[in-house]
Amino acid sequence: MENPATARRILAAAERHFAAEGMAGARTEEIATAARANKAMLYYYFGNKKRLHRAVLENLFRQLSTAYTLPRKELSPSERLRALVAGYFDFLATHPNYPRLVQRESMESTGNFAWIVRQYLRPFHNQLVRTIQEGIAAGEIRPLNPDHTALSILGMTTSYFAAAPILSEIMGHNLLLPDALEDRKRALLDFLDHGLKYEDARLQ
Amino acid sequence: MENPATARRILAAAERHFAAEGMAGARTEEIATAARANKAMLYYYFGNKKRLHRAVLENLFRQLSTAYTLPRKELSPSERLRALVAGYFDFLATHPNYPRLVQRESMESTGNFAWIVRQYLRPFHNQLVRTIQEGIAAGEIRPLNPDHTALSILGMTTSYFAAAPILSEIMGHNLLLPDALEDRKRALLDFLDHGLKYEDARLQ
DNA sequence: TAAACTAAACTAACCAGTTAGTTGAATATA
DNA sequence: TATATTCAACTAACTGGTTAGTTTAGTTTA
Repeated sequence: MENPATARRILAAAERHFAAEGMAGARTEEIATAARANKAMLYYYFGNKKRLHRAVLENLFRQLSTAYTLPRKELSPSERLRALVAGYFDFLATHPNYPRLVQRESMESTGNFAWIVRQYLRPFHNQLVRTIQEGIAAGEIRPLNPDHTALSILGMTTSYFAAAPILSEIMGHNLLLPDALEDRKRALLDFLDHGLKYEDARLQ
Repeated sequence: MENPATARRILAAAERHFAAEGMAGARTEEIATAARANKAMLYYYFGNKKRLHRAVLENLFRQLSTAYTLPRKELSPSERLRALVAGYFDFLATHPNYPRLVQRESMESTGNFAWIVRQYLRPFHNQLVRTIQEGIAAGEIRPLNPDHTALSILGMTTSYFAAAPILSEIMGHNLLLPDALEDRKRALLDFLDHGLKYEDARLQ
């Protein structure tokens, strides 16, 4: 693998096609053309379609785990949770193919997604859960089910981006434009804040 | 179409396969076998793969719009909203293929989902939005963005069921068992209640 | 000049869709 | 009542287009 630029172009094109049409729907020929490369180059650099697909996932999850800075320790639990959610939101906003690829995999019953679960999704989920638990222990967050709260957070964030094309049609405007994203982020964090709060402000 | 039993078996098998592997990934031969029918019967009853897929979607959305009873007028807006969400949750719980089929379609950029949006998704979304607006007008719900709240509700409910296989793996237990569903429903409605409430109970 | 690459032809497998023919039950006919 | 006819439902085998993956012969580039 001597020319990283070609490999990167192929990987980027594959990411778009796999996100838009799935592993079964994407065509190797089209990926090659979109990457301004020859189909043979796919096999030269990645072996076969399945390995290319896996490389796409690995590349994105690696980006998630690095680009993603952990909130500083000085912050309170609920501030850290807010920072985690905002950070994840920003990652989704800047990586438009990620949510669709993840949702596609999460719907498959084949076990070839297990390594992603172990290495990336479970740690991320656990981090959310732990932060919520700390918030509850500190009295900042009302005693709710941390697991389900984490799942709700993931659902509200990921599905918005994954379904953005169709949701834009329902809403009548493009939900991925900067202004719309700003709105979404605010509404999301606001809803989260209130969902976590004690009913009566005096109890805090 | 003289034997409805065969058509039903094919439709049911197609629903499972399209949900699990998508339109491109599902194999007509496998659908036929699962339906204990000959592949030619698919074409005899449904014309082609695409029309079969569409029939699956139409069948499910028809079920959604009928099985789904509107909350009674006597209830207050926030009670009606709660009933809407609970009703949708129950529909998802009893139709395990629906969320994956919808999520698959919502990720496609091809416009063959437009009729579903017009006929089913937009009315449902609008009903949520209207109920939230009435709750705000009645002073029961704090002034928040009704559109984004509706999207959050849909995201929290649908994605839980669509991703249930992989989420079960993350959580370490089956999230579709009755007890787990009970937990989820309670956590969801609880989170929703608090997210909609005024910060200070005295302001209500 | 060697490695990276292109273009194009090729293959083997796969898979949507078709076809020719069978079955069995209902109905007509003798 | 026995036999012929009809027709919808169904089957097994086939067809032809598509697609993942390979190969080959030649071209560019560092």
